[in-house]
Amino acid sequence: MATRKQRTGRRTDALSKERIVEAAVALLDAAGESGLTFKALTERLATGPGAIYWHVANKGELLGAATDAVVVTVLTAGPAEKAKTGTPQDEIRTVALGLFDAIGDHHWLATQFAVQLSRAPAGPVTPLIFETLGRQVRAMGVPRESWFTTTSALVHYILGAAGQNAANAKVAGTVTDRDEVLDATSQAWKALDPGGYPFLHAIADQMRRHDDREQFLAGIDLVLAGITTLHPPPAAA
Amino acid sequence: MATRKQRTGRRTDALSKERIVEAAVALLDAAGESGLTFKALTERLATGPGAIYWHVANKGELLGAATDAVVVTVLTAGPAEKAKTGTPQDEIRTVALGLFDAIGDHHWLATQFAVQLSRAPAGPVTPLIFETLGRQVRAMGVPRESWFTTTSALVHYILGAAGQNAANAKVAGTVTDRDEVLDATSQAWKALDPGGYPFLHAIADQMRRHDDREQFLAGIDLVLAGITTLHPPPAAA
DNA sequence: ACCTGAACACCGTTCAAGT
DNA sequence: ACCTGAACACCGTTCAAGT
Repeated sequence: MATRKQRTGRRTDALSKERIVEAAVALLDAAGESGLTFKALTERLATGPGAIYWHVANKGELLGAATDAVVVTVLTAGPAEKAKTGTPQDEIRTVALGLFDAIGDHHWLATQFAVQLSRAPAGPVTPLIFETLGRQVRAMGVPRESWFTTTSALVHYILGAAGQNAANAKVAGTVTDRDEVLDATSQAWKALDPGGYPFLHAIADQMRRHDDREQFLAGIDLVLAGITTLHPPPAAA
Repeated sequence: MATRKQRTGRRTDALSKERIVEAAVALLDAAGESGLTFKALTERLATGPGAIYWHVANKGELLGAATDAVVVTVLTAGPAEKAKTGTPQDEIRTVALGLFDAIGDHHWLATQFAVQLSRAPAGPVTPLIFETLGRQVRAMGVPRESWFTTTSALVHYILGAAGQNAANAKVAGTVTDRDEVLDATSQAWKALDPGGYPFLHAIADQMRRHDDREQFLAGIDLVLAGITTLHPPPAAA
């Protein structure tokens, strides 16, 4: 009964690259980059390593595919599709926050971005990010010859800031942890030689009280202000 | 003859954390993060793994110490000490370029920054970078309550951009390679669906011709312009 | 075409034993 | 106090063999 498996398409429990990538993302989310092993993967998928290697060339490709899957979801189904009504600045903020939160949910992305952005000719991630943010840069009235440079600066800030924030978040697992880490760092800065580190002494309290998302957005606004200053929109008299 | 080894200090060939870190940096520079193994390390230092573990807790600490060593050298003996005559903007550019070039010389730094910046209470790297750049932010006339946020944005851009550039450079070993990679990427962008990726089509040529350092500095200037716009110096009437 | 699972080379880390 | 080197658990990857 029900033996015509081929016609109806693949069986639900059949192995496929998608199912492997899905399991990889789950493992990465649960235990970080060191949590993704072929042993954990074969246990979760109830197979042997050979089966996985039939669908995937090696671990690097698997990490790349996991990164692609997460980022593509964030950028296509996510914020970019919503805020179609706002100013270019609003859309940039939304997309940036989407990537920020994605790295917050998947800490392993922080390290992966540095690796993935360099894949030449590259997966879908770099093109998607550049296209999405670049359109808004264009909409801001930046002249054509500065499109690439300006968009690059924006992308670098977003991925740099989001990545470093995620690294911080990884250390602090819970909210309480975060408070403790900030407190410890603040104390450490205050404990440094005041003659050698006057600036750190001056900002130790600001740093302890800061909110990650707020500060990330403040940085976005700073970059946006720079863009507008260097390339004033023609409409503004 | 010459048997009073203790008085004259440690023997030249004695193992020490510094010598281990030095060897680690050499291995990382030569073959990247995967080139640093305890086997390679013991061969280079002519010892066994146990000897290394006497001086270093684990591989993570070793990577951290290697990062600290390189960055501290760049920031203390390097550019920060030279350009003492220029404007704050000039000094920021010099320090930023110093970090940019350091990551260019030691590609493995790109991944390490994401990891190291999160070490709490952290090694000397984060304090040094924040102190060095923060002083210039202060000198630019940024009001006190914005010191931490502004400096953070600057640090995030510098490390983000430098890291992503280094990742690109890793793929392209030689200058010729770089041309080929840029060419391939440019072609790949042009091969995308023009309806879905109009912006990438428009910048494909700019991206092929761009110079890494030039573009990095253009991004710095963009951030500096943002700082000046949001926080105009009191002197400027 | 797709999967199994034993086998291989290599890795970080430990530790009893030496000096 | 510092170093040796065998041993351990684990890792990514391969491949002859199955279906």
